[in-house]
Amino acid sequence: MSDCETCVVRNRAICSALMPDELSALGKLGRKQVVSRGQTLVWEGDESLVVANVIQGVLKLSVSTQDGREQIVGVVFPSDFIGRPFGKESPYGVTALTDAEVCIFTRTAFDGFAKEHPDLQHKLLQRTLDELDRARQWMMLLGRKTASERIATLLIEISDRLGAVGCSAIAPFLDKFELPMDRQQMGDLLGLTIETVSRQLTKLKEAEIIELPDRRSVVIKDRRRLENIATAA
Amino acid sequence: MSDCETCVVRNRAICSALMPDELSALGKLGRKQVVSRGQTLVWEGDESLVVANVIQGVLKLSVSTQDGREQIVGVVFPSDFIGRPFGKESPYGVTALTDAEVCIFTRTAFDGFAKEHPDLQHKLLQRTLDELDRARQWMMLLGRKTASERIATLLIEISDRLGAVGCSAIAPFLDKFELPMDRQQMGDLLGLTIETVSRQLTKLKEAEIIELPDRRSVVIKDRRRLENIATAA
DNA sequence: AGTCCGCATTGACCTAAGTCAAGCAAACAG
DNA sequence: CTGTTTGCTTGACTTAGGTCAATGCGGACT
Repeated sequence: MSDCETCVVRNRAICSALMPDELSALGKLGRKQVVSRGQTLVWEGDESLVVANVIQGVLKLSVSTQDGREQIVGVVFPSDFIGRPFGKESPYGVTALTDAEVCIFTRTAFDGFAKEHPDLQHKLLQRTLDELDRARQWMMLLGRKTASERIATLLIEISDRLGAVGCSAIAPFLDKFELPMDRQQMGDLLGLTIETVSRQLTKLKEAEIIELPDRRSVVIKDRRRLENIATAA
Repeated sequence: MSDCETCVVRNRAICSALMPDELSALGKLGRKQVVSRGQTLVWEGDESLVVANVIQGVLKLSVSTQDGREQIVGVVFPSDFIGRPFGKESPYGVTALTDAEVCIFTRTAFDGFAKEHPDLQHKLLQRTLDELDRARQWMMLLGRKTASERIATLLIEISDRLGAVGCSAIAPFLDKFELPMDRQQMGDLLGLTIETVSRQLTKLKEAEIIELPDRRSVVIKDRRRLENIATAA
């Protein structure tokens, strides 16, 4: 890879643990790859051959049953890390929700490098712990929240994470944004059907809590009320 | 602490990453603590002050809504690690499901030690990655599986994890075991009510797939069929 | 032996969300 | 600009699982 120093996620991805010379060593192991919407980077159950940093775009991690039910178990944004380092097959597939760009490594090369760089492993551990916390919050949503609580939670979460990607000093709250997924994918993430997702969005719109200018856009008009619904108060 | 060398989880807990002299250094930072059934070790939302290894017994990690709905987001067995190292408040509570014994550290002391011992951090990272995979599998259960699939999955999972704790050479499949939780807790783990749990267990009993000698015991009579139900075939 | 008491089970009924089946509207191709 | 496709919404109906209310039962204490 060429230019880690100028990488847009340089200061937020795990690479931020590295000194300039280490960074360029890691850079030599990876390469940038474009992934277009709908393209699958890793298949569920495949041996874990690659890991990557997300530079641009949004990807989903998903699990399916034999009979075709799907659950999205994670959504990754720019600067997030993808993949299962240190052996093991990947228990979920990775697919681009939007056109994306990732910085990709073979797993073995990355593992070797990580073993030599405790600071990188430390960053990776922190990230994994954060991801685990987020997964557990989502378990609460899937196990115990109602459909409207789920939808509200999703909208808040997407708004927050898209906000964190941009400059948070300029836009502390992102009240207008594009959904990085369609209705089916929202359902797969929330454990709901497409129809229920649609009905709940309509309900929020009719309550004037949000606006839906087009199928991919959302405007949060009353964040307070949306948060109240989300936290199941 | 006194006798890490003779600890029953010595070879399975993260301590297995350490050399004898390192082990005794870590041992000096921790102490054994007995936790009786129902006792809470960490409250949801509290600052993360302690971390621990489970020596004996089973504990739950759980999250609640303001209005009292509860979701169990993790169950830990002997040799598992508890807590949120490296800052942050604990987003879930930790409560003993059975009488238990843990090897407890103040978070700051543990963090300091971990920073100096990359091998320990590596073990912790692997464990966290495994835990994340397990959480994601559980998200599929909560989002997409039916009540009977959930119950079957739980029985298989408990049987496997209790089996892994004992000597797996002697007992590769644990077909008779004590549930480390009551019906309410099974519900909180599966995103179901106590009544649904009870009805599904009765159904499995009537189908002669399991036996329920008493309220805490389960005998798996037809593992194959139970697994088929669990994997949503 | 009897009587609590805390779980667990069972039954009757209800409802949130799923299913099935039209419609509809923006995007797209000819 | 017109027909087609694709994704979304809406309505009518069904159902899995929740709710509410008894009832049952085993273990602890008198």
